[in-house]
Amino acid sequence: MIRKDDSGDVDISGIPFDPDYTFTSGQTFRWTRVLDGGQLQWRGVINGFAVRITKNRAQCLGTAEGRVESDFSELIYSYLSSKDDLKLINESFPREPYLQGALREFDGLRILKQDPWECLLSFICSINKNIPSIADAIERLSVKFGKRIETTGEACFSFPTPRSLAKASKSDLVSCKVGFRWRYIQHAARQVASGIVDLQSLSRRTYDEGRRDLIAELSGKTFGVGPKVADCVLLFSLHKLEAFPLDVWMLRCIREKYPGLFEANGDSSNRGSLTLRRYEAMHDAAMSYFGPYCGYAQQYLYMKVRRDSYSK
DNA sequence: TCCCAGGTCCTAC
DNA sequence: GTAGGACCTGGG
Repeated sequence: MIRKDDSGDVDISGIPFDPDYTFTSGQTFRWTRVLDGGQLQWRGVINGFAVRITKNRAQCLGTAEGRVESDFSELIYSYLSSKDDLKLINESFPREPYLQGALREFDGLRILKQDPWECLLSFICSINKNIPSIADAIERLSVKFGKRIETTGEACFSFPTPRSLAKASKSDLVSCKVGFRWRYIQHAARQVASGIVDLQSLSRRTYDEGRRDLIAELSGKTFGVGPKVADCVLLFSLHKLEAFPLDVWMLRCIREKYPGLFEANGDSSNRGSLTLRRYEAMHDAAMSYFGPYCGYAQQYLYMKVRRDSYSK
């Protein structure tokens, strides 16, 4: 049930949702925490809508060209994956202390349904970068190539379209601090803008088909989408909850907390990345252990291992 | 100065 | 098939 009043305010109190955990969990990079009149808010841009979110409400501040405000409430409910039953998902996981602790500690963390193009570009930018640097690069790309959204507060920008980035030069892209990733960005933008890659169609396929196609369709002479980036796109935008992105933090987590999953796949090295073969084997082991919602388990564990590391 | 970051690609074997 | 190194850049 969606409730919306005349001011563009949408009541989201019916969704178990913690914006602090959700927006700092490394699945999205465009949300900023703002203190306004003593009230804590998150501000971001969703599919061309400038949005302000508190724990119980979402408000539309403005829209980019071509958007209709009446779409807003549907958009919010979809973006927050309101149909995901967190209780049911949590009950499907193994009853072991580390994961159960993470589920309790980060209660209200949801996996979002982001725009697939934005998600793909964001995770191409994430390659060998830390989260503040990723957010900085994405903001620069949006300011330079996105559309300005007029709001009552400070101006913000929509995420750049594939077409706008397909036309961008190396120097324009590099000026946004994306470094060597400029080639990957340009290539992905051209593939999507030309229609060679249809990201939406991937959502109709199974997880395995989607991942294979995503990697295969984007690969050319130069690409930049390996198994980890593909898993992030499938999980954080196409909502394939069987995805289990394995990054340096998750490898660290599995080595320390789930050594059985690791040893089973014969990787005793301490390398940051995996070969495709090992990645697949590790993913299969994680899926059989955590089950069909392993993407949620991954996200809670990711938060947990990072927080534990920083608090040492 | 060195190491690391939500990895991937290329080369040599 | 796989290990090892390179890669922009900023922060600790």
